[in-house]
Amino acid sequence: MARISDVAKHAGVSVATVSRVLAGQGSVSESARERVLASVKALDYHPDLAARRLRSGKTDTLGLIVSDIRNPYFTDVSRAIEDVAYARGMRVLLCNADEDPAKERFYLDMMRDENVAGVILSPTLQLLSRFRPEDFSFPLVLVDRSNPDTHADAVVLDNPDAAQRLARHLLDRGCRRIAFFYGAASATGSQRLAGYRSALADAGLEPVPVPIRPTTEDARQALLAWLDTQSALPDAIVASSGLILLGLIEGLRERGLRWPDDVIIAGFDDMAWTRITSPALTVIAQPTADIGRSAIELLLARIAEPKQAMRRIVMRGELIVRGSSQPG
Amino acid sequence: MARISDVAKHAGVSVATVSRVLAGQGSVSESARERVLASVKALDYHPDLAARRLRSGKTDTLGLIVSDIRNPYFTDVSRAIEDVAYARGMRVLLCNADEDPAKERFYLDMMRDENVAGVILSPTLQLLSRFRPEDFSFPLVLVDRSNPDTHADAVVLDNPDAAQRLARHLLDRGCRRIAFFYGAASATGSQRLAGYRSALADAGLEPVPVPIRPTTEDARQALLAWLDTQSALPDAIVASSGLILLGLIEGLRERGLRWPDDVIIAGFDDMAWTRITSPALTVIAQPTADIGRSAIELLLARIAEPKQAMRRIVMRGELIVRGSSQPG
DNA sequence: TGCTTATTTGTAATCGATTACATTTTATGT
DNA sequence: ACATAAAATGTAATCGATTACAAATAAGCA
Repeated sequence: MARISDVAKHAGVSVATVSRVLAGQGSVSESARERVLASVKALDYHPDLAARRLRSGKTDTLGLIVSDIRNPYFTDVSRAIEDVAYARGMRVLLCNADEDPAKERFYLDMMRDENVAGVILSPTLQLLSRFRPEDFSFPLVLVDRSNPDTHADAVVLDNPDAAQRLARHLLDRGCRRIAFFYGAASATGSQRLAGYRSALADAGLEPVPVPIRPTTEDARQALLAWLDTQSALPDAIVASSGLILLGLIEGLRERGLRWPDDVIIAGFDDMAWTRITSPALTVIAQPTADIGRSAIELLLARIAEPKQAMRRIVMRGELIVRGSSQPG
Repeated sequence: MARISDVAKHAGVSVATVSRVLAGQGSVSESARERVLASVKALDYHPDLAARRLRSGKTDTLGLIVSDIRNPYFTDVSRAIEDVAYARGMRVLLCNADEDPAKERFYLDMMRDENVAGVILSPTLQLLSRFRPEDFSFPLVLVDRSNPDTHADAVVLDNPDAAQRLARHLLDRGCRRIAFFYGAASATGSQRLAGYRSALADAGLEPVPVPIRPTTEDARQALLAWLDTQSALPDAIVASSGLILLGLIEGLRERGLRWPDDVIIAGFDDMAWTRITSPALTVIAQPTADIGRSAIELLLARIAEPKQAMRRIVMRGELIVRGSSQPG
């Protein structure tokens, strides 16, 4: 393994000059630069990152802690983040906290230990509710989950607005009794609940909120249990996330219920499979690529300019109307 | 930020003793150990990883390069790998090569630069076909994709066997003309093609292979184009992967074709959405959690014992028969 | 040309840990 | 109690880069 001193010797210059050429800083004569680059190639030299980091105290690594790697929403967001990082030659440490505060803690500690330049995080509710900026020694951008009063850069969907528009769409379709299955232990769940509530209040209707754990399997079981307690079917059922929507669909199929005839159904997240049910599902699509791109750009801006004011980027969801909300 | 010398001073010992306590190596008296640990806690000391790596030349980081992070197969495998690593306090650098040999090259170089302890990789066909063990300076385990003659540790599905069993199942159901949509530029695609071919050959039937690019959108378009060239529908259509299966389903819906009545359909990968089509889809389920777990255990064993013989772990796929292959 | 200023280059300190080696302290056996 | 082995501890070299500072060289100008 060639070291910087080998390159220096080979090029007939000092290690300082080699370092300057590689960093693109300081002034180096054209002839020296060429000789160094030739030697680097000839010796197949690759700088030791550990040594570089130790001395400079800097890394070109970003951290990304997602709350559930199996959720297509997060894989799409990660893809966008990774694409930007890749284009800039930066590394991304991708970690999966699995909605577990202990794992989240572990990975946040790891980010500190790795001395990353910054972190993008979709926090657990526990972390978000006790969020204090001074707990983090690195620049941080929240994604997907953040409250208006959270003192941190963030990129989120306009959850209340999206849920409200989805609910209004169903009201326009004549639905009166609309049940809302939402993740109670989730920031997005409650924000979407608020939007749903306000739409129903505007129409003078009673909301029917059903808080659940926001997983597919819990949604399925919760729906079955809930249906058993009801004397009649509601007009519509809404899911506060894609994972929940999938569980509800499973439950409906299990009960032999069809949509939109027996009950109208709609939800969040335009996942690939929402197009292949019969009929296809009405959903709020999130601009996942834009969310990821904005998050990393926000982070890089914060790293470059630590003092700048906090920014909160709110994205608008897109209502995609499909067969599941169009009776007749 | 506390350094090791601060801890040493605080505990009244030398830095060497602190290092020994933290590494759990060498001999340290019980009283010294206790004082050191107390000082570590009191000062909230966290060793500088860059310094440690520079001096020791070791990292507790593993690399994981998947070919497509959006593919649920890989997210499931990563989950299992990450779980094991987490339990052992190791880090995982997760990268998404996106089926792009250039990105794959980039990330492999990055792994070398990061000096990771080992790498788990699902290689592109390009890399696999020119695979040479001596090109890698770190222990490597291939996952999902590997040929019997590839000289590397690997964990794969028994692709020929699984495809053969799936094809036989359809033959048993009375299908004679069975089309096979497979990823031509993929190692698994061709291995599964071989199994399908052999099942049809055993039955004295002509195979109907349709090579495509292994993405959902390509599968959809390929199906539509292919149907246009056919005078009659085949008895069954088989997809060589979950992503392809999804595309085929989209295509069938677009044409207004229903399964199993118009055509029987089946494929690989037991993704969540395969249970919610009407009827649900017959698939070969892969033991993704076992695959991931085996891969990291194989890697850790190789790291611990670099000289041991190459191992190739072949997993059996499970045929899950659902409505899509049961006419009547 | 001679003097000042700008550019280029090199030497050596430095980052914070690990670890070889030397040394001191404690334990063991007779 | 004394010699010897074992355990515990400390000192200082080391990993491979970056970078402050000093020194050398080149350029600019009267």
